[in-house]
Amino acid sequence: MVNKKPAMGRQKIKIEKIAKKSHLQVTFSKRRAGLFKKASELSTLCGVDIAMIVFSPAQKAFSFGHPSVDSMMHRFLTGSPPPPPPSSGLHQLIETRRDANVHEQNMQLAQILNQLEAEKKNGEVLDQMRKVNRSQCCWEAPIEELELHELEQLRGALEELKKTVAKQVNNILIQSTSSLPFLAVNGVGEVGNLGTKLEIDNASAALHFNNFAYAQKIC
Amino acid sequence: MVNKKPAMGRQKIKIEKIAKKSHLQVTFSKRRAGLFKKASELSTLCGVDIAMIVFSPAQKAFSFGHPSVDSMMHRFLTGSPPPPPPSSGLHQLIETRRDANVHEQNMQLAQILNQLEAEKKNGEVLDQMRKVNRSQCCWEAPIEELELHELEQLRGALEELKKTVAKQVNNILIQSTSSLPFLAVNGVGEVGNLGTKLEIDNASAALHFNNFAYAQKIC
DNA sequence: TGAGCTATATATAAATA
DNA sequence: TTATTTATATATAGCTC
Repeated sequence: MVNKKPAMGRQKIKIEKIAKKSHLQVTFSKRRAGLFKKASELSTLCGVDIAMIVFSPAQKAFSFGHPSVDSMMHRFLTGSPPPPPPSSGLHQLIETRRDANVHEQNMQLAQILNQLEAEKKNGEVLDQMRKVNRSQCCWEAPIEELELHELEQLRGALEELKKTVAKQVNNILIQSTSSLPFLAVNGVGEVGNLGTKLEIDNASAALHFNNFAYAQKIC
Repeated sequence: MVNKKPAMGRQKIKIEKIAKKSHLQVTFSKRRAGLFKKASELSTLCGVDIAMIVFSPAQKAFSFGHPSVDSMMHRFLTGSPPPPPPSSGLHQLIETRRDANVHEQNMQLAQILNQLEAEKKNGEVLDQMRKVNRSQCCWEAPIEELELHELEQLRGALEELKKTVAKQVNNILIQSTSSLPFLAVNGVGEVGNLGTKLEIDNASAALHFNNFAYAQKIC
């Protein structure tokens, strides 16, 4: 109930790096939340897929993803069974290992390997990875000598792989998310334990989501 | 100067899928632009890296990326010369070819090759690509047989490559962009011509930015 | 498709708890 | 750090061109 109100209300600011660190941190948190909310809304309103990664000033990674949401979200909330056999990708194994301790890693590894089993059955991802790899072997050669044809081939293979992975990640994400279609995962930072920053309570969802986050980060 | 103003001004809407298709398209365009702007601001204000992909209702992909911008933006605006020899990546060649016609392709190819010359000199990207490629050869082997060590190695190589490419793209983007540090590129959709959707007037910037866009798409 | 316009809905900068 | 509260800066829904 203090009566001094020197400069209340939103002030205009210049879009340039914020100098004061504490201030920057606050702004980052608020705007990141706002950005994720906007993304969520766009995704919902237009029924489109969105994926994004934001690295905090402390180098932690926050990711948001929203595949063809509504139908799947509804299906999940109503408890309907997922039509296609869900399988996850490979990337999260690689990425997830970064911050996890050894035990966690083993747990994750076991989990991933199980998922790989299912994947191998359908074979889609592995096949595509091999295809990509074959194409990428071109990179060993001097770039100047690459045939346009080879480049086209490489691009196609990568694009195909990307689509498949994204699709699968999406499936799983939707199946695992309980409330808001966005969440934060930490992954890339030098410190931090996997899971401590999760804003969802389903570890599996985090793991899978991390997969997609990783998919973007490696490039 | 018509005098009928039945329902001017912003109306409140429910966050749910928009039924009317034309309406949805408009909302998508506006909100996508807004989202990118917000991302750009967050990136600038907090000096953080952001990457995001948005698929349009027609399945076109719009991507936004922003590595450590501020310092470079400032450097660009103040006209200071870029410290490291700017060079572009390789990906845009691959991606760019998609929609361009043959002539455009040749132009781009020539341009890229010139850039590759500079790159070869510094060698950074090529070396890293080769490193990644070496690691990725692991993919040929059954995933189950991969050593954790190898996975770690692969991840590291990819991450390193990503950073380098992103950095270089930033350099060039910043140097080429005149106003807003964001723009839209079309890339993944089945149709569309490269360039028709660019929201900047500098073809070079578009090309380079496309590089980063591609970097996100291939995963 | 975009590109404005207007009037409102929202996001948020600062101060504060 | 996280949550409120204000007062304002922005984003945008619905229209028109």
